[in-house]
Amino acid sequence: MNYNTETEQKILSAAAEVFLEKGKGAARMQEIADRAGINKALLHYYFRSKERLYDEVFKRLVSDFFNELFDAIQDIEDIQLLLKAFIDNYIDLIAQRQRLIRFIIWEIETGGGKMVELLKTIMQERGLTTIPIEVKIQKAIQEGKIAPVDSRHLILSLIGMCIYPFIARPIVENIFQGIQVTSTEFLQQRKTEIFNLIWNGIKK
Amino acid sequence: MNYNTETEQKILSAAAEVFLEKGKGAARMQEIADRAGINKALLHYYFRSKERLYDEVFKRLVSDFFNELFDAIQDIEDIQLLLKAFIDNYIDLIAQRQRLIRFIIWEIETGGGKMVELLKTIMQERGLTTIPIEVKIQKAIQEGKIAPVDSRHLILSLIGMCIYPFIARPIVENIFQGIQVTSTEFLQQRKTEIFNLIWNGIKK
DNA sequence: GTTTAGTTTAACCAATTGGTTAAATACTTA
DNA sequence: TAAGTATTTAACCAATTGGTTAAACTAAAC
Repeated sequence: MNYNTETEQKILSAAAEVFLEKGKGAARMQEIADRAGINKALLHYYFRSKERLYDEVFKRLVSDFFNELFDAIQDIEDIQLLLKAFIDNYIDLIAQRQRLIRFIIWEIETGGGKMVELLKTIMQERGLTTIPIEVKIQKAIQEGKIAPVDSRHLILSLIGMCIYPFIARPIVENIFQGIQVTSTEFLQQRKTEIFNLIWNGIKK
Repeated sequence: MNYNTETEQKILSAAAEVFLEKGKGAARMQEIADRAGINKALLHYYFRSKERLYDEVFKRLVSDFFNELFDAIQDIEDIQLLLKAFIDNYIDLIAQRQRLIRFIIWEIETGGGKMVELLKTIMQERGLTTIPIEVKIQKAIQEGKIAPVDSRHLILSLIGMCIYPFIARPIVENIFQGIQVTSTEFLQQRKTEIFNLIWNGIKK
């Protein structure tokens, strides 16, 4: 039997495009079919419903992001290098996937259930029962390498600082004339400023 | 003539409720009418279209937020007090308006044009040609009161740290077992941790 | 070559939804 | 009270859209 994986792939890329651009609600099955160059009924033939097609796309896009991030920093033990690598990689990964952030926020806004489930799956697949960066921060504190901050708050601060310019991009670029959030120049500045602020804030 | 402002008010509150809960796209005119206890045709009679009703609601909700924030910090000159007040008020205002953040993000995701326009209007109404906190940070740097960081990046960091737990709330509460983003305890911790990190990071 | 199973298509359907309309109902004013 | 204006309603409409279906097509298996 000839299980046609080619059509399935065409559907998945077209769906990823459309879902990323429009979000689940505003995405149209007809548009996905058109971009994939196939009949709309095939979407249902391969994926049954819009919801399931969306789930599949969501899983692939988000897993890819987190796996890249985990891969990039998992072996770093030194706290200063770890924080630097986290910031650099987080910003680069987001910069390459601007629409993914919106996409994830859309999903979170519906309650976040799918996102939470997916994160648990990803962690399971990697054999993790704790959050590595949290543990490493706590270890650095115990060893007296950094000031005794709350590790969870530090992580929230890190991510918030990295992600905010992308979330608020149109506002940022308009209020702060001259800033182009995606420019190499801004990205480099952002990485440096975040790291300096954090490191000065927690070093002993 | 009796311009019926009562119906108009009922519509505006019902619309604010529904738009905040569902977002513009998923909000239904019928539901707004039902919650206002009026006939659906009245929505169009008073506001012409869904788009215009949305615009009006958006303007009121967002203006209210920013005016509260500006009012709370505009007279503070001392940089340390200003940063503290910014963090405290920003977090409190968001905590009281959880859905507003989603709402604003939804709007930004469509390009951010309305948001940018509104911010300009608000600044005009307050007679501002510059961003007060940016100017005050720059002044503090010139006077040698804090380290020479980039004022814009510092503002981005501030907002990002304040806002992120609310944006990612379902994930945060699930990954970090025990955290309740809206609890007084967490809010207080968050304010302290952000301020300490920032202040240690920029103080001389 | 015929059967069988998987694949693809055009046409169709039912539900939803923003918006309209004509008629009915209040108010105001002269 | 009568006329004129503003307000409110029920019924309706056209467009959109996720999903279905029956029939046609393709290709391997026997």
